[in-house]
Amino acid sequence: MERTSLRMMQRAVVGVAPVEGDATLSQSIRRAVDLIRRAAEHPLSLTEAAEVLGVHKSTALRILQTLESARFVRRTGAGTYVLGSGIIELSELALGSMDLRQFAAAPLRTLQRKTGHTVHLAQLTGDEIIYIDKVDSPAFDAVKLPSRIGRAVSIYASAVGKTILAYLPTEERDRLLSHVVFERFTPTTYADRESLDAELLRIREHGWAVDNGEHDTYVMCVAAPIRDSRGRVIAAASMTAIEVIANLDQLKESLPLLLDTAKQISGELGHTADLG
Amino acid sequence: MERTSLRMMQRAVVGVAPVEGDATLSQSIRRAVDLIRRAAEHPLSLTEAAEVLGVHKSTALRILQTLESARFVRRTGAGTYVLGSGIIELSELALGSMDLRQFAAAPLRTLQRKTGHTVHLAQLTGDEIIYIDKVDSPAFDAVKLPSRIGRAVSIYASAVGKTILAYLPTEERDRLLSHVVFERFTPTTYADRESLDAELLRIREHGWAVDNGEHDTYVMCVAAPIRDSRGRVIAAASMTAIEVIANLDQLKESLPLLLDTAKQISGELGHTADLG
DNA sequence: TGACACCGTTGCATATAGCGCTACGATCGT
DNA sequence: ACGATCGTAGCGCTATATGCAACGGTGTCA
Repeated sequence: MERTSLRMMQRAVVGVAPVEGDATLSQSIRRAVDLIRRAAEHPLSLTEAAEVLGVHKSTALRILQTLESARFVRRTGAGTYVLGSGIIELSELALGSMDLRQFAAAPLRTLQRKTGHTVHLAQLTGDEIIYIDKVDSPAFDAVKLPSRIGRAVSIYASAVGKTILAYLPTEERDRLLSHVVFERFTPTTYADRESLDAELLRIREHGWAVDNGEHDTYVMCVAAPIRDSRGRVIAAASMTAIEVIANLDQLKESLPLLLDTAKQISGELGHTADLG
Repeated sequence: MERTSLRMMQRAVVGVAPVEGDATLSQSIRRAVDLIRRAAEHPLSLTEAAEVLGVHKSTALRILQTLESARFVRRTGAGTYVLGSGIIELSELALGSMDLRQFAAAPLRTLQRKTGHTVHLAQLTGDEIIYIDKVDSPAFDAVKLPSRIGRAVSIYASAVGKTILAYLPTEERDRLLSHVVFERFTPTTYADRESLDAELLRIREHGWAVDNGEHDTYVMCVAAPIRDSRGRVIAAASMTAIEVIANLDQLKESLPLLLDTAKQISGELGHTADLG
């Protein structure tokens, strides 16, 4: 009993929400995941790790040692733990095996160079839209976009999300959106199913999508669909601008290049462009 | 007892070496790591996962569910498990926060474009040399180099490894090499401490290193050191050629560009090049 | 220089968390 | 329609992960 009470007490004190607390999940693995996440953010001392988890130091030590043996974390000279190369290696392995990413890499970089905008590639992966590549604009390294490879992006409040959604088979779209709880991030967000459906219709008519600051007021995007060999839209490429750099009209000037790029990538994937 | 015997039996049958079997390490975390690794290689069914670990299906299920809740793995429509975006996200977080990588990105890409060779950036991280960036040559996408971002590279049988080793403080170099068991990968490998020391001396004299097929017969490299603001060599940049594409002499023609690039990156890191 | 405080590490006894088992439901292929 | 295979849920047992106490090392302040 003392273990439980100590654990609960300390967890309450720390007040951090770790991985969701389903009872059927494995405790030690959840703790390990928590520590990996923390270590990815900033170097973690053993004592700190124990406090974060609300466990005894020896417990945290064993977890960290296990993770270290897998190279998921690494001990620095100062004795703190940081993310290890094992994670990075796995990630590269996964990204490298994505055909889409390989085919798209060169065209996306060309697009970036020609337009100067930050370019993204996003893919429907399971129930999420994930950025799988990103080419930064060298123009504004100071202003950091919140996007990151591997991160999920809003399915209804982003140009890439809406693009993929627009071309999805109806039942698949319904299934995805049934999970969704709509949230009005900004005044321009399509925050209910009806207005979103109308927007998706517009996207299908045009063949491209716009994000007019629908998730973050100052972030504008245009996106175009990418099709596989069977003609199905499986991904989307986008150009992003932060308001101060380029407004939406400027982005639209580069739209033909974006559409060309998307078509080119689709071609690499074996899509014969007959259907338009 | 039945549990143990079942486990040992099946593990023996599978014959795969998982994370080292130190008794003080956490069993379930080790199992989780194993499953992550497997899932990264190819989609994993539940039954397969259980077989791989040598545990009951329900056990494997609980582990996979926990990993899924952390988005370390993801369920595909077919019910199999593959690597999830959580891993990729973590990796990007770690790589993105490396100053060296950010400063080096543009110069390395310029170098690649000018020379056409595949370019690598490697860093001493803990006791390992890790690739932290790579710019592929568009010339040979068929011939795949074994290198990957995040993967450790031989410390004594690679151009980047030898370069970093050459400029390390003596006691640090001794410490690193004391762990090493030399192995003669190819006829050109420096497979003992004496010949390696002589090679390191040559590297310091020239200011750059060569890998003349010392790990893989057909892989040639040249590398140059990168220094931080205190003048210490913390990383190395290299150009790689596969024999059929460019031989070592061709690589050396581009050497001035490589040295320039390395110097430029060092400059970005705050190194004042007075000392040469 | 001593004494205190803090950190990481080890060994051990304990009970909890993770395990295998059984049984059920679903899906598939014959 | 049937068997076979797969994934899932619940349950009781114990192996496993845990907290604890004690130790050694390293600073830090008086």
